[in-house]
Amino acid sequence: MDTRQLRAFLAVVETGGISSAAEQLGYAQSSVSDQLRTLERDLGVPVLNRTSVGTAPTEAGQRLLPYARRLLDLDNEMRRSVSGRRPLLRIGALQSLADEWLPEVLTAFDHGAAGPDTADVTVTVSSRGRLMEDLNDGRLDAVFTLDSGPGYDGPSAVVGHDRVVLVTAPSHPLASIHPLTLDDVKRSEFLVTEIGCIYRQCFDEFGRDVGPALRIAMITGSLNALRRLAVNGRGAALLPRFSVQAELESGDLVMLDLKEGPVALTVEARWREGLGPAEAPLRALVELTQRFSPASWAMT
Amino acid sequence: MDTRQLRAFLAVVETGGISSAAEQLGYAQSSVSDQLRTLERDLGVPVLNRTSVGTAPTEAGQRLLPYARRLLDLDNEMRRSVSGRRPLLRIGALQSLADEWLPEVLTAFDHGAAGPDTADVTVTVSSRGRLMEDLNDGRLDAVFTLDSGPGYDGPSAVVGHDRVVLVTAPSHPLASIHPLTLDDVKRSEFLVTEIGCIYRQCFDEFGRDVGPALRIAMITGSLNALRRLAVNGRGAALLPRFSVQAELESGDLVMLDLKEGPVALTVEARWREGLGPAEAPLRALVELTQRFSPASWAMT
DNA sequence: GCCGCCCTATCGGAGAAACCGATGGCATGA
DNA sequence: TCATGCCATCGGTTTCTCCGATAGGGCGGC
Repeated sequence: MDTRQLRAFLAVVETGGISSAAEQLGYAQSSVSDQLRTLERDLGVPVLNRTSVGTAPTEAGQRLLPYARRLLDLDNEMRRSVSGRRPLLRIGALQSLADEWLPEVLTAFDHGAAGPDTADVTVTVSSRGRLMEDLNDGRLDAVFTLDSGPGYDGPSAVVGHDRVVLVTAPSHPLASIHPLTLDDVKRSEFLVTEIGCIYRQCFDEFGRDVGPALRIAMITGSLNALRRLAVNGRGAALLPRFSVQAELESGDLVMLDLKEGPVALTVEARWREGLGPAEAPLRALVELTQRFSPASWAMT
Repeated sequence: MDTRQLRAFLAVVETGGISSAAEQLGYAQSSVSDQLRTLERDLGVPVLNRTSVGTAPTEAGQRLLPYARRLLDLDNEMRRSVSGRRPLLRIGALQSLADEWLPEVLTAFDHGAAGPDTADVTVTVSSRGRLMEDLNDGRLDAVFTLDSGPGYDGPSAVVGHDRVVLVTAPSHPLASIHPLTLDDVKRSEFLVTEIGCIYRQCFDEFGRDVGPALRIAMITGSLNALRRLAVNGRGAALLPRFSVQAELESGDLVMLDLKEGPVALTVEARWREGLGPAEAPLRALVELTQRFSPASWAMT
């Protein structure tokens, strides 16, 4: 049994075909076909249903899938351990967390704040759905998400709390209204993120509460761009407080004086079982994240 | 990476040499030497210290060792799962437990008393020390031992209690003395197991309590032989009650009326973490063993 | 119905790798 | 000093791997 065959099998399942798998792996199509034949001969069972339109795993192939992933994972881990390198911790996070909060935590982690339990860390930025998928399939060891809801029965820990706040530039008309009412808000224009983003969902909920008429001034996929637009007075934005902490302190943005609207957020770490040598570093990292929850994270 | 190379490495470590490993694996010595060279080239690190008297793993090789075992285990498990067979549960037990108690439990287990969580079971009979070694090295998934003491931090469960009792044939002179005193016992002859057996340890402790002069009539490695000798009136024997339950009920043996001597025994199940698909069957089996503790197991 | 398209299997050959037996070097112990 | 046991290396044979080219087979468009 050779890991090449398992890699070939995984590539076929992921890309949906032998030709595409061969391209991804840098082999000729006939070679991957050979490898799969060898694998099936070795296992004694067909693992792929070939059709003229593509290839999908058989029932046996679906049973093979998690084992193939675990074996390749274990192979990587073995190489790391044998050559004396630190274990690898593959974490994933939402864009906002990866941009605004993880850097400091990871810097501290790298500088030994976690004690002897250190590791090489990779960060993958993705949507909540893909993060959970990657975690379940073993492509990630741990993820940091917001309000991830149910549907996960692995180990997890609450890392901190935050809330969504309504901010504008201090020069914005809304900023000088005290107290602010929902009617005032309706007359303003908003900066929002793309559909699918968790803060867009917050905005949509907020809109449902306020009324159907919220006006959108601009849509952008980048939280950072959105924040800078807000600083420049282009509209109001509904953002997690931790991502605008610096601007609130420097006065570039102000929180609007509105009672309604703030949505609570829970930052949660979720990880796989059976991490092996990466488990201790992960636990240290999670503790570090809990220590790094800024004071503002406490619900006020 | 090929499993052959890992197998070769393991064989070398276990047999202490490349030549002996080659013999065990059915290869020529030069082939195993080649395989190891390939493995080390692949890993980028020497994993074996070769000397003219033998071969031992380097530091990197010691790190490799558990990974090699886990990978080969996972490979086997994968083949089972893919080909649709039931998971394999490799259990170990002391001779007495394997002879007198496990058969009924395993029969019930095989007949579906464990519900859907079934498995193919192998039973390895060995000494307590070797059982623990095999469990730690991943050669066994679970072991059943008596009073195994400390030194194990994995999951475990108490399966039952028993005690060591002093038995003879009903025709034996000691059987008709009521109440029996230690002085009477000293004048008799004993049937004992070999040194290293846990019941021999019980006997030696009993001897220390009674005095230095206990006479040994016969030493045998087989608990079964020893029991039959006792039935035939060849002496007294110190045996776990569960192993002579049938003879006590049929009247072929009697418990001596002695207050001193009985030693409490705890039957404990210990198993590995991360059993994978064999975990559910094992838990079912452990529950079954607890149900199968006969009434006599309760300390009386 | 027919043709092109995309997918996969198969074939023959070149190169690489696995395996073997034989040989030689090296340390150990007699 | 020699015999012994262990391992590495070498040359040759067999096997495997990979490739390009070719062929079969379903699917959609014409």
